Amino acid sequence: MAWPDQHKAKTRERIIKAAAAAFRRRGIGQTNIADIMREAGLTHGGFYAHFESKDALIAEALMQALEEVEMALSRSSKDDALDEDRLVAILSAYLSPGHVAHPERGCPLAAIGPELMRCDERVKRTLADGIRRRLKEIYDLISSKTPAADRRQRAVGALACMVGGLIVARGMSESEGLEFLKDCRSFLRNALGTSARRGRRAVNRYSQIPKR
Amino acid sequence: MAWPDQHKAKTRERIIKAAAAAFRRRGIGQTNIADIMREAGLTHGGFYAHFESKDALIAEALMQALEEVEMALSRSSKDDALDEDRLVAILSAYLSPGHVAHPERGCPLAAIGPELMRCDERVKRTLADGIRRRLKEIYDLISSKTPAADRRQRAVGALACMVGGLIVARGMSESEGLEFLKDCRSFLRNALGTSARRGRRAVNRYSQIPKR
DNA sequence: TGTACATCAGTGAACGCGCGTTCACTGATGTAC
DNA sequence: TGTACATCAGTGAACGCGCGTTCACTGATGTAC
Repeated sequence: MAWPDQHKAKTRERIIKAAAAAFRRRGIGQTNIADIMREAGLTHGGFYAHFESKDALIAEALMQALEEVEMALSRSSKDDALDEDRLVAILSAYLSPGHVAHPERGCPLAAIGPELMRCDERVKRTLADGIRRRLKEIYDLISSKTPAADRRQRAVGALACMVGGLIVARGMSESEGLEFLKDCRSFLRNALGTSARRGRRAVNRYSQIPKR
Repeated sequence: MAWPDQHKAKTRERIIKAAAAAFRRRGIGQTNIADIMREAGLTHGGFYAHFESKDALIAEALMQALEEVEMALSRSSKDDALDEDRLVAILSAYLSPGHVAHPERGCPLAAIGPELMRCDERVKRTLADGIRRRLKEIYDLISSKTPAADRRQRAVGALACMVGGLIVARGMSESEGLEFLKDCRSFLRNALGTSARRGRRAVNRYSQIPKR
């Protein structure tokens, strides 16, 4: 083998990461192969040595984006011991100004969800799997003393509110969006029955999601 | 004038309606002028006698879509006398299986929201205006006895939950999506403090949103 | 009432650009000797 | 240790299709007389 071990695999990874950011920033349809390759430090011709097609890349990029967000969210809650605090930390990081301002490193469902749903089966399956994982993570952070049906409803409501809150906030002017976001966090903390004190503490962790 | 009165205006309206449906069904980027014109019963060449560009059409189509949804939602709640019942009727119609299955006649924010946010200023302003109107409508249906800050938070939470709930449900398999939707409605009714009885009544009005 | 005419909504061919995809080639690297 | 070689990741020109946009033309309609 004439090239350093793992060289090609690393390049491939770089392309996927560039695509994951580009798709979320500009949308899938508006992002072309040449852009992605340039952002990965390559020229467009080399693309097909790594991927079968643009569609194949979309599925990989989605997986990458989902992982990035999962990691960022768990990082933002890692310092809390209590499940309730971890949940508040997660929803505060998700519904943060930094997340509104940086779709390119944020939740793919909020940044390109509708577009993903019109992609091929593989992409849709990846998306559905990602949603299921996220729902379970939230569910697990809700007190197991809560009756199962209620617990499930809260997890569902929290996820819906997070995704919708982020999208709506992005659809408004900046100042209105930030206010919307704040009210959305308050609403959710209230609806989930978490204490205001804990909520206020976690709210100050905005910067967690956009961290590179 | 050699043509029937209002003839051109009616044709223009037909193009806008076709576009509003096509954009929501297939996405803006995936919908081309020829498709829209064919669906309006015309040939593609005539497009520029009505609109300056595709971008100009997007803003008009968005306005149309927003109006359609506003009308459908107010239709679904028109038989209720109490504000609380009207609110539940609206959220039940929005979070209905029919709405999940028919993005082409549903909420543009859920169907093409992220794409709209990457359009020009005119589109973004139209979107922001639409959101503001919807938020006010919900706000007005929440009891004026509720403290203003709380009332506002509930309206914000309801809107976020509606938009996010619909999007997430569309991102899952059909059966999972319907279950998610149901839990989302329950969560919201609960969080808004509406009675279960009223909720259950309104839930049976699924078919209101997709009605033509 | 009938005919010629002016108007203009709509037609369809053509243009040109952007982008996904292909492919012959380059040149950097590890290996054999 | 040094040199020739084989490998293959990456390059960049080219292809072809789709789509937004333009434009000369058509033909349906209301009006003038």
